[in-house]
Amino acid sequence: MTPATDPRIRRTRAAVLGTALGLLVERGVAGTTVEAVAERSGVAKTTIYRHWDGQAALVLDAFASVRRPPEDPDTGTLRGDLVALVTGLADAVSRGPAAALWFALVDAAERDPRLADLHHREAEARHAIIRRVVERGVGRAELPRGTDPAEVLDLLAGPIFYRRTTSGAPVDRRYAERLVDRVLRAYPA
Amino acid sequence: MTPATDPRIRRTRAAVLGTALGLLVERGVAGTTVEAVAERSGVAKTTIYRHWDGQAALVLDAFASVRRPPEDPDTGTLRGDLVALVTGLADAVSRGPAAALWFALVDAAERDPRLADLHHREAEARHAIIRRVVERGVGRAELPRGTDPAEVLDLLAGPIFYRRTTSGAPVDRRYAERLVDRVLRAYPA
DNA sequence: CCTTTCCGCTACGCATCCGTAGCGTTATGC
DNA sequence: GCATAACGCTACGGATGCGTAGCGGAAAGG
Repeated sequence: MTPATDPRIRRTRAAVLGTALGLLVERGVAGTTVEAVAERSGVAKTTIYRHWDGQAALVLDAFASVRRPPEDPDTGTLRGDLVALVTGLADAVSRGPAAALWFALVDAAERDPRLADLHHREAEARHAIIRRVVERGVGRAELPRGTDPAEVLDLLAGPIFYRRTTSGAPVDRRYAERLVDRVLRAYPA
Repeated sequence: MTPATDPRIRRTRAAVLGTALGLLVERGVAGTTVEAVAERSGVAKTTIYRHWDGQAALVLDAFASVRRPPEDPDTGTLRGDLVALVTGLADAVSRGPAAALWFALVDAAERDPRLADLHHREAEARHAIIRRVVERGVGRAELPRGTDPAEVLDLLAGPIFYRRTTSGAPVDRRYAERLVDRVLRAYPA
């Protein structure tokens, strides 16, 4: 979508996407109807249809609007990097609405190829960071040669999401640190 | 719900719940409407309303009908037990429709307390098994004293689900074994 | 057998959402 | 200033799903 210079367009898009995100969290994908977005955002339904083809395109755009790949912390040590990344993820997943959005996206992606594509691209961004971090760790001999970054990612991100959905146990920074230390022990340098 | 002796009732319930599960996989929670279930199952809509209060109750019942807690493998070794459990989970998640159902349930549970309750009870069943397996492992000195079973569960189940949703990489038995061995290394006996 | 219970069918009224048309109004950008 | 582009509003027709009513037929089960 073109960046748009006209402030009216920018206002409209921001209001609509923001409202859509709120509705996605509150009511899920199916509950995020064009009508509901129009009513809550104050933007007329006809205007929404001037910008998006329909509900599916709007929801896709709303999901896409929150893509914010984490930065490479580069703290100097592998443990520092991983703790930074995992606590960031834990914060996002436990505090903000990010978790509900993530689950909604994962579920919807099972049935919509475009959402699946979006989800994979987002995951790939996380993967790229982890790959760099792991490779630096290998370079500093903090990890054995041949360590699979994808496996490390699974071992760190997986438990965060699983714990958040399942046990209802807190996913806080303490847990994040414990998790990193536990996983690192599985890779004797 | 009472077990029901009348074969007509049993037939109806089975047909409806089976169809509902199929629709949950194909179209998600929102797409599993009473009308769609009626049409596909051949059971009249009015009959469905004679058995369930509405869409929410039907979906809840459909989810509940697949609860099948894994058995305690009790192979004699910790590794054997964990490999059995994790390969079972990997199979279910990668082959069957279980994964789509699980994601749909997780997402819907974010907004429906009754589904959240169901989800937690199901998770608790898995947790109970892991707890026993871990405790036996501690008893045989295969795990350090004080090992947290919940953490082990997170480390094993989390990556399975995460990998299935994210990278699209295969979640097969080989991965399951690798995962178990990796995690076990994090707990020096 | 014969009563009870369950089921299928048709036909509703109601609500929600879709996506579009047309027209006036207002904010932008030149 | 002025033409243009964007927006709000009302009003549709169509589709889908909800949940209910009432009836007749058929299958249980005693």
